[in-house]
Amino acid sequence: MTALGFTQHDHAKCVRSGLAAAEAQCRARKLRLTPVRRRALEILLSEHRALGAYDLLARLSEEGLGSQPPVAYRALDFLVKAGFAHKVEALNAYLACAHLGDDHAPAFLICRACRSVAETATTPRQGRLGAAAEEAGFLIERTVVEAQGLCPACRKAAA
Amino acid sequence: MTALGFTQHDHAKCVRSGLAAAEAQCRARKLRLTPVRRRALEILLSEHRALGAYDLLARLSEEGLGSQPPVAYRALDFLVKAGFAHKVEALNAYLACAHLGDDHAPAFLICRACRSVAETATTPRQGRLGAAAEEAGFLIERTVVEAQGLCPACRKAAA
DNA sequence: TGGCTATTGATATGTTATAACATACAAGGT
DNA sequence: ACCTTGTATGTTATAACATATCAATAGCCA
Ligand SMILES: [Zn+2]
Ligand SMILES: [Zn+2]
Ligand SMILES: [Zn+2]
Ligand SMILES: [Zn+2]
Repeated sequence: MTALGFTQHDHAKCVRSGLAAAEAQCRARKLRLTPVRRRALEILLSEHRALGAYDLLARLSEEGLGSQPPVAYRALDFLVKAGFAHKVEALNAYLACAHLGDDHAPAFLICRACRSVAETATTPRQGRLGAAAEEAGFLIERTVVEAQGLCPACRKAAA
Repeated sequence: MTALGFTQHDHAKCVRSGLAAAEAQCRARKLRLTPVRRRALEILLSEHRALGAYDLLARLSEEGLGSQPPVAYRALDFLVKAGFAHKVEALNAYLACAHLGDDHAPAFLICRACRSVAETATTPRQGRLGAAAEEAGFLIERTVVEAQGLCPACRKAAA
């Protein structure tokens, strides 16, 4: 499970396989991938960046798929709950999951220059955080792990 | 550097020593701990919870220390930049630093029941996140590490 | 078919954060 | 004392992010 997003790759395939995986999951788990939800996921999959809810809404609305905030937030809520997308807390923005199907605790590498985001994974119950929680008697239910900095390309450009 | 916040302790001392440490830092680094900034820090120190900017603003405003959003945001911006407070991204809220003076990468344990927050520390460049960044060629400048779940007291109460 | 539930449509509102511009005030040089 | 420069505040307005509510509709199953 290595971090994509910064490297060159067949991006059309990201979109296709992401959608296909989501469809399969929905069939298996009896979830309804309605037109708005499906298109929202496709839009998120179409870039390795986090989109704000209102960015997403603008695109949906261009296509006549709704024009009010709840439309975007409901779609995002569904996608996040289903595990098809994640919220990037440090940006208040949303990103298609890059490891759709795998059960995982996501972590993000966020470039402050080009705003691209790569998803990787953590093992929150291990490591220092897990140890601190253990010591404190704290029960971890969810973790937010996000690194901000410079992606390889922007790092090179800065030098 | 163990996580406080969930355990019983002499809290008046947290406030006193926090303020004293901030004052010392300001002298040493030629920063200006103005009345609004000082009082904002004192308010944050007075609880081991994260306060929203508007919560803080409400308290400041009760005391005639300003009534418009920028007042709170400027004070918070100063405190965060100086390292006297942290933003908890998952809550969009702010918390006094519990390890004032030490250079550290903060991490938080956030109780979803009582909303208390304990600060601990991470070593972001080590561990899985650091390894993923290394592999991707990503330069980490700042990390957000936050765990949500149940503190010991609320865990016991739930059982 | 009828009743149930999930989803959508629509309006309004709540919450968090910043832009923009004007003013006050402290520090340092002349 | 006077000016200059930079930092901090005051003030208004607005951008950006998120949810509450309620009515209408579509899919599902007994
Ligand atoms: Zn994922
Ligand atoms: Zn970049
Ligand atoms: Zn701290
Ligand atoms: Zn608790």
